Amino acid sequence: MTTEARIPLSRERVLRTAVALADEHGLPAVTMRRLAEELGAEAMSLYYHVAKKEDVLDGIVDVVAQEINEAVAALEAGPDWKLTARRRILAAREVFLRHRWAPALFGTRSSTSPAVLKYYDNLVGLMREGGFSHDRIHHALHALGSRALGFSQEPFDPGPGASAEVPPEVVAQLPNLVAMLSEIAHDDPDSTLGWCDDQAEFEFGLDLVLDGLDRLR
Amino acid sequence: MTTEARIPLSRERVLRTAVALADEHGLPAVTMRRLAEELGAEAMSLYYHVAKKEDVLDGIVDVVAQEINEAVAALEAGPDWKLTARRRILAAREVFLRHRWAPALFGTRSSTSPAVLKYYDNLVGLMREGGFSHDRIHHALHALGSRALGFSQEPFDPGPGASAEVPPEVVAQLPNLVAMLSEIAHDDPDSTLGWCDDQAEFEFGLDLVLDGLDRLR
DNA sequence: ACCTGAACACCGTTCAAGT
DNA sequence: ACCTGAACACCGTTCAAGT
Repeated sequence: MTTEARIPLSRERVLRTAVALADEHGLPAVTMRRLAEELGAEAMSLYYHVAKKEDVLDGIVDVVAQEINEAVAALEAGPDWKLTARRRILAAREVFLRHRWAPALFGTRSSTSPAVLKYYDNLVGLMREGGFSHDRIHHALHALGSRALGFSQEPFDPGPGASAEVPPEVVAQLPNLVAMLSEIAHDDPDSTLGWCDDQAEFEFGLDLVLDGLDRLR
Repeated sequence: MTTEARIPLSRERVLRTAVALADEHGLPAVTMRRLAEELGAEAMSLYYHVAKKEDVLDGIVDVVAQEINEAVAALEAGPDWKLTARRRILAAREVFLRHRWAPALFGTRSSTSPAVLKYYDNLVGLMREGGFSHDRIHHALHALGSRALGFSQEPFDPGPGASAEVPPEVVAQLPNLVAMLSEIAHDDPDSTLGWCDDQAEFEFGLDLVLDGLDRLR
């Protein structure tokens, strides 16, 4: 299947292939057997280079975080902490848009990837220069939550035509939501593509938090 | 194993048992076979009451959301939208503290639970009475993200004694983080229990967003 | 209507064995 | 040092068969 099966395995190559596999077929496609197949090897061979599947998952989180750090490193610093942080976070977000499966995975990892730590270390440094105390920075990181890394979890996000999937007897119980959505859909000419512009919504929430933090400085 | 194995199966009973199983042994313990065992039945019997495992997962999300709605319904309305929303969200949060596995699961469900919709419908109604336009409410829901439901995803959260788990050569690369954490640990007498008070941090972030929204009203 | 036994195609992981 | 075959214990799911 793979064009070049003669390249020897390595932890690096296993992780890169796992990321590519998740990008193309989703995280559930990343099984030890499928991953090995993609590498032109047997499943058992992977265990020479990684400890277990959890290790693979930790590893691909780190790969994505490294990608974020590279994107951030290419940025120039802005005039103030807020604008610089905003740029970094939006650059990080672009990486997540290339790896749609990653937010859910970041959510489940409790162990901390070195690259994620490095990202936060930089952010702490930036806010320190911006005049925040360590205590405020600590609060700020919690307040930002996953938004500091460029994604936000939205447990309620009706996709395109979502109202069609919800049974009528349920919809009948939701007068406020229906009123809101119909007004939004009416105002938004792009409503057929889904009822919200994710990028705009992300930036709105991000700016709300950044402005709030700046006010506390 | 189960004290009463003679109660007939039902979708209701399957879902309640699944929640109890996740509470006690974590989400990975919720397999069709284990779940059936807990119910004193065979795995195949479950398929008469639920379509497939995804259906079980959607179902237990709805069970938790119903629990939240009950907790919220027991609350009195406060004098203004912000205080009332705050109370509701903190009540919802208590439900998540009883079901630690739930936030990660809510994150992966794309289909929308009726009870979650009902929760949001109430929140929209509250904000409407509070004087927000539908457009602003829509933005507000995105800005709150998972915090509207009472939890927040924090991709970087060193647990108690986390620095011990990070290899020294990595720590050496993190001057800002180390400086911040050592200062926090020094200030906080409870640092041995972990370096942050989750509840206080959650409320800090929540108030930051609620205050920001209130300012836009 | 409700439950099950047998069977299938898949997992992650081990271990002794090959080169 | 690096890779693999055989094997184990576990998945979700089907389907025809039992009561």
